Order: sequence, then C-alpha cells, then structure tokens
Amino acid sequence: MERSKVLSALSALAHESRLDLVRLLVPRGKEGLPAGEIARALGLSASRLSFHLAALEQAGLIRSRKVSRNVIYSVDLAGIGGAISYLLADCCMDHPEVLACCGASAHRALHLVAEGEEVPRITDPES
Amino acid sequence: MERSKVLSALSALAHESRLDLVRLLVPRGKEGLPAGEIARALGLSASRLSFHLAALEQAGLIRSRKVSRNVIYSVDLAGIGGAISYLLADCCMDHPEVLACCGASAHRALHLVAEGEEVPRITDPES
DNA sequence: TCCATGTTTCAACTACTCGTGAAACGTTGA
DNA sequence: TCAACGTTTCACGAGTAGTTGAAACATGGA
Repeated sequence: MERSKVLSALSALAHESRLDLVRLLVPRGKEGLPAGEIARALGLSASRLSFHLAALEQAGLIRSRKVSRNVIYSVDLAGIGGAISYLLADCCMDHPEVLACCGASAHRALHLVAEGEEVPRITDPES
Repeated sequence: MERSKVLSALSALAHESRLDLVRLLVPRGKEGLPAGEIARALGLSASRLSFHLAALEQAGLIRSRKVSRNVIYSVDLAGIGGAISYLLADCCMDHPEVLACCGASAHRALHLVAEGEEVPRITDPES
C-alpha cells in the first residue's frame, strides 16, 4: 500500500465518528448498511454523515453501492487491512515488541493463513 | 487502550513527517536519537521538529529523556502496538480478511509469542 | 405528474493544524 | 561569568477540516 494512501486512511480513522462508523460497519461485512440507518445508529445529521462517509470512501476504507433510493455503505476490509499492515510491517518493521501487543490477533491470523497446518519456520525475517 | 488515546495516536501518525519520524526511530529502539540528529535526518527545522515530537509524545508514541544538552527521543513500542492492536481487535474485531492482510507479520508475531511451541488451538474466537 | 423519502451538495462560519522565523530557555565548556 | 549550542516556545499568517442548516437532487409510490 502506498504511503499517501496510508496517510489518508490514518487521518480518516483519526476521528471519533468515523472510527465508530467503521466499528459499526465491520460486523455487517459486505452486506453493509444504508446511510440513513448509519445516521440513526450514530446519532449524526444526514449532512455530517455524508461528509464522514465521503472521507472514508475517499481513503479507501469503505465502499458504496446504490440500491433504489438508498446508498449502502460497507467496509473495505482490504483497505483497512492494508493500512494496518503498513503500520505493522513497513513502519514498525515487525518489531517484536509491537507484534507482541497484537499477539491475540496474531493467533487468529495465523490460524487463518495456515488453516490448521503446523507453524512454518520463518527463514527470512525481511521477506 | 482507551479510545481517546487511540484517536490521538492515529491523528499523530496521520502526518508525513511524523510517520517518517517513527520509521526513523523504530530501528533505534530504546537507545533513540537526539532531536538535532532527527532534524538533520528528516530535513526539518528545529521548531517544526519540536512541534511534531511534542505531538507524538503527547499521543504516547514516543518518549524523551534529557542527556546533558540533548533531548533523546525513542519510540514507545507499547504505545504504537496498542494503537495497532486496537484497530485490529477492537475496531475490526479480528476480522479474518483484515488479519489476512497482516499474515506475514502474524507469522512473526506468533513465533514470538509461542517461541517455537506448537500452534495452540483457538477455542474462543471472541476472547 | 406530484409528493415523500433518502442522500448529497452548498455556503457560511468556527476551530484547528501546519509552517516560519525570532526569541527564550537551559546547559556546557572556556 | 560569558558565549555557544541544542532545544523549545511564541506570535503570526495561511490553509484545511469540522459543523450547521438550507437547498438541491434522485428515486419510488400514489
């Protein structure tokens, strides 16, 4: 993920309402939620929500699709994952102490990647 | 990690110079670098650097200590790790697709955590 | 076609962040 | 004690983000 994209993702996430928005959208997955419902859930005015949605979409963290009168917003998991991955790998160079903070998540990640296989040995820490 | 702390960490990181600063500091570890050297490395004026350093320190991402005339700045790995962990676990609820983006880092994290042990089974994905 | 609904756009304002250069501060060595 | 050095603080101006309410736009149903 390019640096500029990461920067806009970070600044998009660095706002209370927008962080709430992502948290609301993540469990909905690709199905997403219409803007009106999001506004109700977060207690935001329509125009303010629209503003924040645009910021998140611009940053590649959410997507939108139109369904009749509604605009459905859903999280772009690859976008968020890319930003987090940048922080972890490119920015912190997978520093052990940083990774240790994410230990619980790492367990789940590895199970996902390895799908039950034995843990592969790391041969090249920089790859 | 508290929400407000995460928000200030994110907005501190959402700036080119400050992201550079963290990237510069991470490999130095606890040893850190004096402000002047950082300024030279990043091509920032002293006052600008001081501003950015204050923002990062305020957000709990770096620490400082005074050594004679110099102020040495070093990265606060737990602070950065905490913010990343929040994004991964609390915000994205360890969503498989997000974790998959961090697969390579996860391998290293798990090796760190398990220290060569066999991969433990996950019994409670929500824990 | 007309109206109601869902959503975005706009204009105006406020508040904040960023950057610059100068001044101030604290420490060290002469 | 004084000057030099490393760093922070300050005042200022420019630019950008955030909020609000009203208006505009698009769609679907009567």
